[in-house]
Amino acid sequence: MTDQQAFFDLLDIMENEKLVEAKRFFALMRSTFSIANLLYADVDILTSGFVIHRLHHTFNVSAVRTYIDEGFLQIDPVLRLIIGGVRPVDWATARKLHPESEPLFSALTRLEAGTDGVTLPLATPTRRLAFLAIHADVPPEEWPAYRRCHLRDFQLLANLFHASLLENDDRIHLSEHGDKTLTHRETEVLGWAAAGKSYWEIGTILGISERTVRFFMTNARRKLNVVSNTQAVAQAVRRDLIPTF
Amino acid sequence: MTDQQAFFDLLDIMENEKLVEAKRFFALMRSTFSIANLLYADVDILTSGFVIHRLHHTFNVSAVRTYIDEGFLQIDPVLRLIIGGVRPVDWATARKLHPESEPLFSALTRLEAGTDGVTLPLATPTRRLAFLAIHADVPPEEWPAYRRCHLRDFQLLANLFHASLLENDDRIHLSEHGDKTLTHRETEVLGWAAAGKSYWEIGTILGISERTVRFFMTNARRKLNVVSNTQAVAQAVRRDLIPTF
DNA sequence: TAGAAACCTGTCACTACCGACAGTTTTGCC
DNA sequence: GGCAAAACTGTCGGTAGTGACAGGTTTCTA
Repeated sequence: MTDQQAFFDLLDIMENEKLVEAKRFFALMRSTFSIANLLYADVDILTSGFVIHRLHHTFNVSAVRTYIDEGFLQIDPVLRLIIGGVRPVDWATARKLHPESEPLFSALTRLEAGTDGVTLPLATPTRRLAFLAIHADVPPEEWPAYRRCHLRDFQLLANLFHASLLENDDRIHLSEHGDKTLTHRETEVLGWAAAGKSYWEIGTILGISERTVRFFMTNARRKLNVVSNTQAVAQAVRRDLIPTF
Repeated sequence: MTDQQAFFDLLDIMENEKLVEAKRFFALMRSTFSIANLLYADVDILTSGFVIHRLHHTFNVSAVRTYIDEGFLQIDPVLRLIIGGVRPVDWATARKLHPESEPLFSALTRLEAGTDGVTLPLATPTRRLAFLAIHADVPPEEWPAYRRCHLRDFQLLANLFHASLLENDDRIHLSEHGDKTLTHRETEVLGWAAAGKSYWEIGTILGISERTVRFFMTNARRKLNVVSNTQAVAQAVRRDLIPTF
């Protein structure tokens, strides 16, 4: 079993350092645990496909390319379990549950990308999907016991790494709407519109005239580059611009 | 330090049993760790307020009532950090960061609800907010070390408990919209409205009359129990009922 | 084959929204 | 004090959304 002290050293780094680069985190993980490869992804899942926000991994580049080109993204049973679930998914379990995904696993074997591992779903404040896939570097017969022993370590460290990346994501968040940041009142008015209030009602609630509500809403529409309040609210909800309190 | 074996016994239960009731989980946690109280919540945060999906706790009922009645929900710095973050939040850290929340902490002391603890954000497939608050039952001076040692256990077990509840939530999920599932056309029309299209435009896009678009939209509003298209779209986006463009 | 559910359409009266006109007042910062 | 940004207000005319009236057609399943 892995040295306990090494875990706690890593925990201290993850808890106290402001930003832990993916490469460094991966290196630390590999030196602490018996891990062959790691893959971290933070994506938006749309009907039209995926939008990748962040992707870091230690796999062979051509292996990942093959994975995507062959369309394994669509049939990967691990991903399917991660979407709509929050439980760590053991690859072997997913393989058993979805026999139709055998082509994927035989390809993984062929690519030497391994078939023993676990993928951890990660919380996102917005509606994205994030996970850390951990590819084991222990003999297959030892993997279940190793996983049982270190799943808690993986889960906590994965969360902290994920948190570190999210917290250092401000620039992206800002550049997303440029200098078109919504003012407090604009945000407030949007929030009430999302709650089904009319201009007149919002004005009464905020103690301002109906006209002023329209003014803020017009500004918000212009900043969000949309044509209707409905579209504005849709955008605001999607981008998490609407206050929750 | 707590017995390692006890953790692994609990881990086996959480990993293998289909449904672990909150009361049982709380009892197991308290017998395994030095925990005074636990609180698990799964809520939707809307502008109009909270919608609580699940709330389980071991605190004194009157203490929780006081917490809510006094409006601490609004100023709780722990909650503020949990929303928009994914990192475990130590109560003492939150207290230091937000000095204006002292009334809350002095009230907690008064209510004997404790000020040492940690709150773990939990992943949700939809865009809800879920967390497990753990109130320590160790002397204040020992808490930091105890927390450091067992945070990984807490994080993993919390995730598994959360997963167990979510997985057994299908019937609730169905009854939530009841027979109010949106039809294909209703969803489609909502999607175009969210994209800023007018009734006339949507009708043209879908090859149906403007009146029919209104019909679908009216049905959608009724099913979602909202009063405007704007509110309907806000709800639909929040509940992931319509695809993102 | 009956019934339910989804899909589809028309008209009327009313209210809400939206863009464009043209401002004033307050707040915060250099 | 000067300047910019935010907050705030009024009016007009056109378009869009909303509820209530009252239907018909298609598709699927018991």
